[in-house]
Parts: sequence; structure tokens; C-alpha cells
Amino acid sequence: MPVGKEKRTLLPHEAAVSDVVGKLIEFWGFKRNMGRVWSVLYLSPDPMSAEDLRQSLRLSSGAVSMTVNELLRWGVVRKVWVQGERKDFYTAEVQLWRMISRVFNEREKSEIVMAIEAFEEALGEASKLRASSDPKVRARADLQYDRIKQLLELAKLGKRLIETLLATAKIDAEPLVRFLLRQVPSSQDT
Amino acid sequence: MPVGKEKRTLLPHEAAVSDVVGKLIEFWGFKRNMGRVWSVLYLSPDPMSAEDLRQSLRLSSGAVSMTVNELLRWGVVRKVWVQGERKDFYTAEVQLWRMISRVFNEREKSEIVMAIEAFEEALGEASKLRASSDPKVRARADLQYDRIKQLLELAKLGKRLIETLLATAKIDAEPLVRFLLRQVPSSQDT
DNA sequence: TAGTTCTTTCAAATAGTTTTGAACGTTCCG
DNA sequence: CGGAACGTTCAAAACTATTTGAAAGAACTA
Repeated sequence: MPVGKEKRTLLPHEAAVSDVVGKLIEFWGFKRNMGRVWSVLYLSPDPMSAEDLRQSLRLSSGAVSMTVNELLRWGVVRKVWVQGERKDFYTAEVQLWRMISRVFNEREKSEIVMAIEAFEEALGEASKLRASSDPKVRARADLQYDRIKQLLELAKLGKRLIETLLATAKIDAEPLVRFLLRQVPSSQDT
Repeated sequence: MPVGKEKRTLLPHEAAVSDVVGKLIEFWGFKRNMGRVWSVLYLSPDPMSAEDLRQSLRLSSGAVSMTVNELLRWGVVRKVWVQGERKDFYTAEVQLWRMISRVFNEREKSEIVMAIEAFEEALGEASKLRASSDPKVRARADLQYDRIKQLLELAKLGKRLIETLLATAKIDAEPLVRFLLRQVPSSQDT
């Protein structure tokens, strides 16, 4: 059987990339293995099976299964059909922007939106207290009203930033990217 | 002794804000308590002592000490001198942009820059392999070269995004913010 | 149906993080 | 000096998150 023999072990630079991506992704709040698995697939010329991944990254079969499924749910890895093979094979989504927008889209919904709602709610409370007869309470409420408003503005700005990124990703690399590419800021550029 | 009696307990909206900020901040990779402590200070009309914080948030003295010190290191909380008091008092940095830029500045240095370096290194490796006599190896190296390059580009773009935010924060709310404010994207705006 | 191959699940183990609180250090005051 | 008031430290405890691997399940084949 001539199919599938090599690439059971990662070359040093492959391991390096998957480790870095693993760390970045962990930093971004995902599991490190998600980054590692995705990277290995991303650098692989052809689809890999769960077993290939298991050996490349020395994970347990359970870990591979769970990690891959999570990546599938995020839409950053795809299952592919390989001619004459019974097992499942996977490839990485290679459109980086697309991946990022998917993730941002999910997360802005749950995180920022929820924060915005909570700030609005709190703003309302503070607002009510501004009518208090006790001047101490009133002063406090005034200050808090302003400050919560600031937080709210910031959160909304964040929401817009994310939305801009999302829009950008759709058209692929338009407004924001162009905007950023114009800048040539401070420090030493490698 | 007439000084310092009230505000041992948070009002509901204060607790709500500090919880939300705690969660957001945790999501961003910090400790939840950092967000909670900062928020309480941010909403307080006057500086608070460690003891005030301990009671407001029901933390142990050790936790307050460590959290506050971490916040001081990040420059998002300041120690203030209060007339006639022996203990230390703290206030929150209220310039949100400033805080964010500080944090981003620290983190871009350690995270993105490190990733960029690693990608460049890996790119070099892949580049070498492109000269291999084995055509299989060569093909693989070619593909990897391209893909790692993509990652590198993305990381650099991220770096620029962060740098733009930083520059923005200095001038306070200029290019990026203005850029974002022009946009009026998709969904329902509250 | 029975056997083979592959995937998924999940309880238990491991690893990692955060919190606690008692002990220690410092400063100040009488 | 001795004691009071704070602040800090750090080992242990509590809590979370991740990983494992064995067992169950599914899909196919003969």
C-alpha cells in the first residue's frame, strides 16, 4: 500500500509555526491545540487524517477528535473526501481573513453586545439615582453616569471596529486594510 | 472619627458594571479581579483604601494587595496620598484610551513581535528547503513558503493595527476613531 | 452477522490558575 | 522599646481547564 507514509513527524520549522500559532490562539482565548492542529493542516500539502494529526502532534485520539470538531464548528477546518479512503480527512481553511471574520463575528455577538447591554442597563440605574433628594447620592450618580457613559462609548467603538473588520473580510482586504497600509508608524520595521 | 464609613457595599448597578468589566477583562486575558477592582475605583468619587476594596468586593487582603499592585504595574490605577490618612489610597486611571494603549503597547511587544520573528525564522527554513534536490520536498517547501508568508503578512497587519491604535491614543481619538465613526455598518444600532 | 476500522464520548487524571489567610515586614506613635 | 495599623508574601487549598484512554458507537465489508 503506497499511500500515506511520510509526514508522521513535523519538521522543525513546521513544529515552530504550529507552536507559535498555538500560543497566539491561546492568547486569543482558544485552546492551544486548536491552533496547533490548524497550523499543521495549513502547512500540509494534502489533507490529513486524524491519525496523521495524532502522530504529528502527539495527541491522544480523543484530543484530536475533540479539537478537530471544534475547529469544524468554527469553520476553520473542513472535512474532505479522499478517493478510496475510509477515514475522514481534513484541510485547513486557508483564507485567513475569512477565518478571522468568522471568529470575530461569533465573539462580538456574545461579548461586546452583552457588555453594551449591561452598560446601558447600569446607565439607566445611575440615571434614576440622579433624581435623588440626597445630594450625596446625586453627586455620586452624576459622576457614575458620566463614567459609565464613557465605558459604553468605548464598547460601542469596539463593536464598530469589529464590524469594520467583518465588513472588510467580506470584500476581502478593503477599507481597513487599505487604511492601515497607508500608515507608516513609529518603530523599527523589520 | 467621621471619615470613611459608607460605600462598604456596592449598589446593584455598581456591582453589575464591575462584573461586566471583570468578564471583559478576563476575556482579554487578564484576571477577572483586575477588572472588578479597577471598575470599583473607576466608579468611586473618591480614592479608596485596600480595606474599602476588600469589603466592596469581598476579597481577601492578599488578593487586594496583589490585584492592586498588578494594576499599578499596568499603570491603570494610581496610588494617591490622602490628607491625614496613614494607609494607601487608590484611584482609577479614567482616560480609557490611555489605559488601552498602555496595555496594547506592552502586549504587542511580547505577542505579535515574537510571532513575527518566529514566522520570519520559519520562512527562512522553508526557503532553504526550496533548493532541495528532492522534488517532493521542494513542492512542499514552496507551498509552505507561501502560507507562512501569509501568516507573516497577517501578523504584520495586526502589528500595524495595534500601532495605529497606539498612535491614536496619543493624539487622543484621531485617525482610527474618526475612520470608524464614519462607518455606519449593518445591524440594528441601539 | 461478525469482523474491521475509524470516530466519539466521557469519567478520571493531570495540569494550570486563582484565592486564601496566616506569618512576616515596615512604619509610625507614645 | 512595645504595640498598633497596614502592606506584602507565599505555601496550601480551591477551583478550572485540559488531556487521556478505554469503552461504546457507527459505518462499512465480506
